[in-house]
Amino acid sequence: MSALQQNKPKIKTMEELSTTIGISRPTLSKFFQDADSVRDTTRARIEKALDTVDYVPNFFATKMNRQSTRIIGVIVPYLNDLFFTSLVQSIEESALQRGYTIIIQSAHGDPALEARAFENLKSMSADGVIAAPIGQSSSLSAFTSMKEELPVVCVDSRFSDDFEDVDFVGTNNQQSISLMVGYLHRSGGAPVYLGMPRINSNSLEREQAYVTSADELGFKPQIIPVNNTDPVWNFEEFAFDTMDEYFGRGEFVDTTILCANDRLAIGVLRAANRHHLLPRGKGETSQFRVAGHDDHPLSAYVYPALTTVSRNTIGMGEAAVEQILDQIENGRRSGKGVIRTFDAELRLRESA
Amino acid sequence: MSALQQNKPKIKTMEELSTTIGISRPTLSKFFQDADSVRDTTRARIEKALDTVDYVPNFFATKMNRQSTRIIGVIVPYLNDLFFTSLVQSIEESALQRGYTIIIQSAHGDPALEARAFENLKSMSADGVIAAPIGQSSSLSAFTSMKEELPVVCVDSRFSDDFEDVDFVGTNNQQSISLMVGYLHRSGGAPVYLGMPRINSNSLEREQAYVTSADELGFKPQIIPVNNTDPVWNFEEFAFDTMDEYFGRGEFVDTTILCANDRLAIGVLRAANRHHLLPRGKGETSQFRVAGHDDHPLSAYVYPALTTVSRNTIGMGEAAVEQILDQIENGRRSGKGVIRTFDAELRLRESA
DNA sequence: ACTTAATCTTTACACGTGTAAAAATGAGAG
DNA sequence: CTCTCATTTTTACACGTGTAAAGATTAAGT
Repeated sequence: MSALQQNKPKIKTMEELSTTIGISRPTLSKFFQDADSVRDTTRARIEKALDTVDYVPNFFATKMNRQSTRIIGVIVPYLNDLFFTSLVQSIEESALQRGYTIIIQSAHGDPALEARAFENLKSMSADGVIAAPIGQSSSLSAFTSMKEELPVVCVDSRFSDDFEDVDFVGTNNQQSISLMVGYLHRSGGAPVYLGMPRINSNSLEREQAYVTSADELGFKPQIIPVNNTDPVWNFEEFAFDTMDEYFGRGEFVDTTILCANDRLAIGVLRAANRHHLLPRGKGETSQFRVAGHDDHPLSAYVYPALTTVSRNTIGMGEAAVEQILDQIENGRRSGKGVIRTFDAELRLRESA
Repeated sequence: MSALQQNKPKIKTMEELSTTIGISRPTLSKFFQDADSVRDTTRARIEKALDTVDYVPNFFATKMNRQSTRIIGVIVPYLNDLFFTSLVQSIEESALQRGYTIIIQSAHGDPALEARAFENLKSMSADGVIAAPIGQSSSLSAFTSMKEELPVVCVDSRFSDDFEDVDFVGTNNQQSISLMVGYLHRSGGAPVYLGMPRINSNSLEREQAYVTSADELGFKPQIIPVNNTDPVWNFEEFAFDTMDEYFGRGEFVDTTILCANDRLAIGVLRAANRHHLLPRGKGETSQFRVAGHDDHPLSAYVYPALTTVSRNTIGMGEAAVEQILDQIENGRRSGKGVIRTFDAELRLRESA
């Protein structure tokens, strides 16, 4: 179609564009930063001229000599997780709307790469950074050095208790877990708890929330012991391996298992299916139940469909952008960081 | 721990660093580009000095006045898909190894944003671009303009038949589909085919491969008609809705369904579970089977575990980097683009 | 047409690093 | 110790755009 008409002359610099279309370079510079900052007639002239020509301002040159780069760095521990990708997507949409560009950096679960990502964003003089830290093994010194230079908001997981001055956006784990524990307790029996490998603050918070909820409801909390204490990101496999072993020994086969996240729950369901713990035939029933946390995009599609609580991923992304922009535009406040947590909602499906 | 010792003086420019540590700026410049390009004693001096100081070269300034930015742009249609995230991960690892930085751009399924991503990468004068195009609705003119300026490799899906000169790295759909069709045919019955909403070249290729395979094996190909012809990325929901309706009418309830990808298959399994098409009780059997394509990370965890073919995602990522580096370092060849396709392997599980 | 304020053009310097050329220094071989 | 070659320092300009200041032009109101 319009692929034919691609003979537009390529223009490399704004200087060249200036002489070509007869508009001074400073005016062009203003135009590209904010089209509305020039007179209507001028804007029209430039826009008309741009149609006949192939030019984009050099990204690096525009960011170089400038107080604000309008770049927000986003650091995630892992990209192979749909929670983080939808978080990134929400962040990107919000940022784009406010005229900011995001630079995605994945740590690939490696503290050294995470530290490198911090350095990268410093060297880009990003206006701010939204970081979902790896967790306990994160590189503290690199983070400290970054947060001293750049506005930072932590999202999903807190960096460390040492950083009370850093803004945080995340889930109200106390609320979400107690919501689920309450439901499970009154609907069929007190749950035991399967935690995730100790990788970040959610890990600990949810476990504590489970214990607290159990105390409040008056049952004895029971946490399933796990072998692996190393940080692990392959949750499904971890949960499957762990529970496959227990189920094989006949343990936890008629209990309700609350998992720290849906990916664990999916692994548990797999093990449960393998050991025929779930009702199959028409009349069969079972005491065995599983519940998750997060409302993973596939949790409605597994069998049995996973009962879980939904996290407000979109809201968290938006809030993270709001907080970082507040710091960028209104200056960083010292003292305690702002903490914004989002409540979760029950998603009752089949598994519990 | 080492968070205590964070009082390193911040140094902003290489000039400043030069006077501080007593090494000339051009030598520092050489050092930061390639530490081995300076004399051993000098390198040792610099490295020792860098330990006592907080300095990173300005990203933009280093890229500005340079023939090669050592940046590779990566464009994906969507980030909320584990296939693309593992592809990106593989690409990033390969690129990092070769000393390149990747910039991830997601089109969020929107042709306008994809076009914007092309422009962005042009304006960064990336050394090359690895692009997984959205598909039919991609912005042809923006792509054309980009590929005239930058080396480009398409991955996963071809941009359009009009671009024979563009390198391509992808799956050998003919091989993968015929492998699966052959297995299904001899193990239980000829499959019908559920395609994905017409979004990219894989969509069409796999359907054609299915028809070809059917012809070779001597059975009549049957493609399940779908309502939706719009591009859709929520495959599970699409497949569930489609098949839920058919199953409700008693259609396709005892057949083998081959899906164009695992995410569709997961949606089909969900619908099948809802309509009790799968054997549940000990003795039950069923004619109904489902097979997928891609070996999605969760396909081993759904119930029944999905029989599928695995794509060599890591290999594809590596190959894409190899091809783009070949173009970057050895110059772009005119004429026909290199085409590298990867064979798939059967993953026999429970669903077929 | 005249005044005034807004906008544009001209000119110039700035950003932080790459890079080339000539001069100075260092290390190693005889 | 001297010669030689490799490396470093010095000096200078380049990259493409941001931005400030002064003068020129334009648009709007009378």
